[in-house]
Amino acid sequence: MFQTPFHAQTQRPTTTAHLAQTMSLLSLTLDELNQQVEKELASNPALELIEERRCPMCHRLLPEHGKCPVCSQPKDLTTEEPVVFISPREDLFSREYNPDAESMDEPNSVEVEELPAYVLRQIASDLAPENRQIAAYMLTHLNEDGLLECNLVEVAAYFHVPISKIQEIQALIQHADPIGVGSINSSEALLVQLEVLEETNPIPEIAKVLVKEHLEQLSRHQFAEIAKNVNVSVKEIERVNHFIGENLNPFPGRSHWGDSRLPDKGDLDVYRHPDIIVTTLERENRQVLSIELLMPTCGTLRVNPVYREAIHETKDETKVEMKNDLEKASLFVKCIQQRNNTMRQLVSKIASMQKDFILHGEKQLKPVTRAKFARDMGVHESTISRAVANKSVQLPNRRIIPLSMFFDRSLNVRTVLKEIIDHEKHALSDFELVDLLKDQGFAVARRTVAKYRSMEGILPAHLRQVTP
DNA sequence: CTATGGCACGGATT
DNA sequence: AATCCGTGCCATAG
Repeated sequence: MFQTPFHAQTQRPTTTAHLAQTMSLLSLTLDELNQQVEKELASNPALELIEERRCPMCHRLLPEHGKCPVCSQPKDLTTEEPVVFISPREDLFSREYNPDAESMDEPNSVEVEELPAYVLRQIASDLAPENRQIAAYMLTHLNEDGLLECNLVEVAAYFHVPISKIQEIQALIQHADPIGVGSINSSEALLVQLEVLEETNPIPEIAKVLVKEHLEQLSRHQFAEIAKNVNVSVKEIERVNHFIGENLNPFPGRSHWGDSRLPDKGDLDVYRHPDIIVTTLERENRQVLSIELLMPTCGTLRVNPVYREAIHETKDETKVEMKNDLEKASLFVKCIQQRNNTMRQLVSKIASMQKDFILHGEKQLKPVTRAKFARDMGVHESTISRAVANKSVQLPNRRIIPLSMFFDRSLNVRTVLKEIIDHEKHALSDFELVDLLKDQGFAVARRTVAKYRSMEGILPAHLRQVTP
């Protein structure tokens, strides 16, 4: 799996079944792929998973014979070196509660996994023993954002205790370290954070009301509307929004949530663990990108050779069945490999093209279309689409962004726009902005500027205040 | 009257 | 074929 050739085209022509399966595998998230693999592994005896060693330095998995691809880079790095390695998925819920589990792992990928245990450890002493089980149960139903994914009423019914009891426990959880963890939704989490903050710091008066009643609109930056409802000035709303962005976290479980930008509506799934991690390596004062393509399984997937042998020594009836399994297994392995190949090729291409963006921020993002990549790589457009869909990337600055952001045609214009407005001497109207953008080489219509503005949550000119 | 936001259309993208 | 995005036109708020 590690020595696969670089060009996917060199693989021999594929069957339609192969193609179909590869396609569907391509669009899967890491988690989903993991489920697929596990399912296949469980149902097909011909498939086999080989465990592998870990690198003592970086705790990552190593190829059977060889050094850690991350820690011991080859010397002849030219532009960038995509490194494929396999990351184990540790099942969060099957693990026993273990108070001794200290910070033994690298912090970055594990902290989310440990969240339930981490919280439980904090509140364990405050819990009556009979409540411990309930707390543990609730903690296992945290989602990636640290929010509770189950209904309090149901929990109460399940354990045959009054709801008030559950609420009591929830309050305990919410006041544990990632404050607000275990809330039903972002609104509740923010409220708890506000209350805690209130004890030591002054908070804006209307903050609670906004968080409680208007969070939805707040996240969409519909400040004017809220202002009407609450009967305060838009400016005040804006101020509070800024305050919230600076001091609170609507997703207590998320380790770091980039700038104060709420992702629209539901698509939070993308912000889970990244599928790809990009880091920089210093090489002779040059910055080299290292791309880690995370794989779901812990080890290498292959067809079990024993099974292949055994097939010769069986009777005819079972032989057919076994042969079928064998066929399916090798097909599956090939699909996974092809997926890896495509992903690697794509990611490597994206990285080298968008290196400036990765290193120097959104302003440098070059607008590219998936179609262009498809032409360059000699694959069908839909292949790229699938490969890009539902994936996320962690950048060197630890921000996690959806892979599709690399194909955002207007992001660079929007950042320049933001910049202009940040530095403006007086509030600029949309028309003036059009001119200034044109000076920087971005020809956009006035209407479009307005759209971008609202996308970035920037108020119209007459509502903006000049901040010198 | 000017600056903006809503609606919707057409072309590009997926 | 479905969706996204930029843009023009028009109503409306200031």
